Order: sequence, then C-alpha cells, then structure tokens
Amino acid sequence: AACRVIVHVDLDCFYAQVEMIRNPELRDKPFGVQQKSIVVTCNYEARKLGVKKLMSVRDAKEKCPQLVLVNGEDLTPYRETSYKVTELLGEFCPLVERLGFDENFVDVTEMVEKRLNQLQQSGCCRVRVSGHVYNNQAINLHDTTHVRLVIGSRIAEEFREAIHASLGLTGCAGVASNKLLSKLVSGTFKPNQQTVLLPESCQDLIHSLDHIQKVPGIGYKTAKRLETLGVRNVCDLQAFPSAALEKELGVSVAQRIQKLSYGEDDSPVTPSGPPQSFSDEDSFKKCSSEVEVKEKIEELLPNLLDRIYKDGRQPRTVRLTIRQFSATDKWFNRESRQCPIPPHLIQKFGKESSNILSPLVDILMKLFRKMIDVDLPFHLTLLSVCFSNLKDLPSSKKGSIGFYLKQMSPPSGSGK
DNA sequence: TGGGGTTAT
DNA sequence: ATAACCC
Repeated sequence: AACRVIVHVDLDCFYAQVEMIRNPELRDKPFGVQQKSIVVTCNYEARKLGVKKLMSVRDAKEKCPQLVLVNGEDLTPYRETSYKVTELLGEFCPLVERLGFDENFVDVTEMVEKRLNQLQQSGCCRVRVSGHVYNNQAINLHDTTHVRLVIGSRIAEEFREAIHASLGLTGCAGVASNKLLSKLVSGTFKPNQQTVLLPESCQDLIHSLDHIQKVPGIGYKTAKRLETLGVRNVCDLQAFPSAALEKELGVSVAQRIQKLSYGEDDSPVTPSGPPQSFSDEDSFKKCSSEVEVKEKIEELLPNLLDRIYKDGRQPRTVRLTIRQFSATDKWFNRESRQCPIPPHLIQKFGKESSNILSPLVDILMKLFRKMIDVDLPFHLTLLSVCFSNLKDLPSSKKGSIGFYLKQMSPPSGSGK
C-alpha cells in the first residue's frame, strides 16, 4: 500500500520578503510591515532585536527604536507574488492547495511513484535525503514508506530551489504522509530549511504541541470548549471518551479533531485554482454617517473592479460587511448582507468605460441600510466589499483561458 | 489585532 | 447569513 506524500511549503516572513524585493535597501535593516497600528510581520534582523509578528507598533518601537516600518495595507504585491508561487508549484504537479498567501500544500504522491519506479528499474535503491529528518530518525531504505518520503524530500528541495531561482523567495518545507503532519513538521527548522517526518516519529511530533490550539483545525472556539471539558493538551484529547466529545461538539467536529490528535488526517489536497471571491476591506477608528460610508465604499470599489477585470470572470453576488463598535469583545461582531448582481450590471464587468461604479454603490448602500437604521446613531470600525459566485465568461468573449496559462496576445489572422 | 481567504451549517 | 477555520 503506497502512502501519500504531501509537501507543505511555507515562505519565510512573506510580506517582509516581498518588501525586500521591492526595495533592496531594506535588506540589511531591521524592518516591519505595518497595517494600522500593528506590525504584522518583520524580517529576521528585526526578530533578532525582539520584534514579533502581530506586535503593536508601540511595543515594537519600544523594543527596537531603529525599526523601519513599511505600510502593507495594500495587499496587491503580496497577492501577486503569492499566486506566482502557487503557479510555479503547479508546473511540477497539478495538486496544489493554497492556505493563505504564504503556504501551499502539494500532493506529490504521483511524482514520487514515478521516481520510485525509475529508481527500481535502474537497479539502485539508494536515495539521499534532502534537509532534516525529524527527531534525527534513522532512515531504513528497505522500508518503501521511508524511501517514498525521502524522495519527497528531494522534490521539496527542488520546489524551494525553483521558488528561490525564479522568484527570489526563501521558505521552509515539510514532508509527511498527510497535510496535518506536513504542516506541523515544516515549522521545526525555521528559516529556509526543510524537514521530513517518518511515521515512527509521528507521535513525538504531535505530542510536542503544548496546547491543543496549536493543532491546525482546532481554533479559538473549539479550544475554549475543550478547556471546559478539562482537555488541555494532545494527550487529553486522545484519551477523552469519544461519545462525550461528540455530545459537546457534534459528531463531525468531534471525530475530525480526535483523529487530528493522533496525527491522522485523510483530507485531500484540493487544488485551489482561481479565487472564489475578491474582497477589499478597510478598518478605522470611526465612521458614523451615511456620507462617510459612501465615501469609504467608493474608495474600495475601483481597486476591486480592477482585480475582477484582470481576472476575466464575472461575479454574480456582492456583499457588504460591517463591524460595529463595541467596547467589550472588539473582535467578533461582523454582520453582512449580500444580494445578486442584476444581470444588466453583470454584463458591464468585462468592459471598460462603462459606468458600473455608481449603480454598484447604490446597491451597496441599500445593503448598508438593511443592516443599519441610518436615522439612529451608529459607529462602524470596518467596511468590506466582497464579490463572489464568479462565473466564466462565455468562451466567445475572450479573457480567462484558465488559471495557470498566461494571457497571450491573440494569433494574427481571424478567429472566425 | 490586519486584510485577507475557505468551507460547513 | 453566520460561524467556524486558516494565514
């Protein structure tokens, strides 16, 4: 039975790397990428001096007065670079799944099988591992699972080399038999290194997590509920009675996370393909009048429309999301309203010079009034516009030829 | 605590 | 439409 071989690729402090490419002068200085009052990430120079991810600008400047800050509120350069990485991996193998802007899972099982066959036909069964082996575990070349994972480590090295050669980016990789383990193991040696996990060390890896919330798939809410059950670490979760867990969290979540606690994860690598939605948001201290709301929306829309135009598909749904100020529990209170985009407006998405902007603003303001009684005082701290339910144009209308293919100038001569 | 994303219910 | 998850 051939095991799966999954590679998790995780770029080092991604936004900071993109900024260093845009401005090489930053290279040897400690610097951070700022969004509002937060340093969302920083380079390793800054990390040496005590700056951490998601630190407030105040704390960061206190720790490190020389810290240079770059505004990173416009994600365009990061998004574009991110898709270049995904596309590059897609040239090796079709099964590439994005996780955020800086991580990708690649199912390399087929590539491994092919190389394994070539190796066996050449009569040579020796393969050298690339990078670290978790726990420094000895490799047994008579164990075909070991051999497969070692071949995976070679492929991971090729991925990282390709990303560095063509995009100038460094990152980590983890190689293991499923997504969960590949992700966990990729973080074990940190900048610009890679690690392979052999099955015998799986329990050591999963038990090295000190809190259950470090298990990808167990988030804030589930961790809190588990805590009320007395479940604090991976051992607790493994040992907890399944029936009681299912009663608290529902069968689906309970069974999934309990398997995760054993390092088991049968979820497939699902190719991400083009994005399912395009959104743009802005947060602020205060927005409390209809006129301000309209101004904010008018700021968000042009950027979004441009991205949709470049994508080539047409959205069928538009959504407005708001966050209302609340002193307690600042983080959770988002509401949204969405509606279909009227067909006559959908048509205008692919075309320039059509005035699609003001009708969209009107629709979004109607959605706003469904959430907020504008005759009463209100206090917003965030506005977000999202286009989703993207449909390809009829193929006669040119545009998206498929995600991975570059847009090419049309051949001379007629297309009938 | 930003500015994005996804899937399940 | 919301709630959970991910970065």
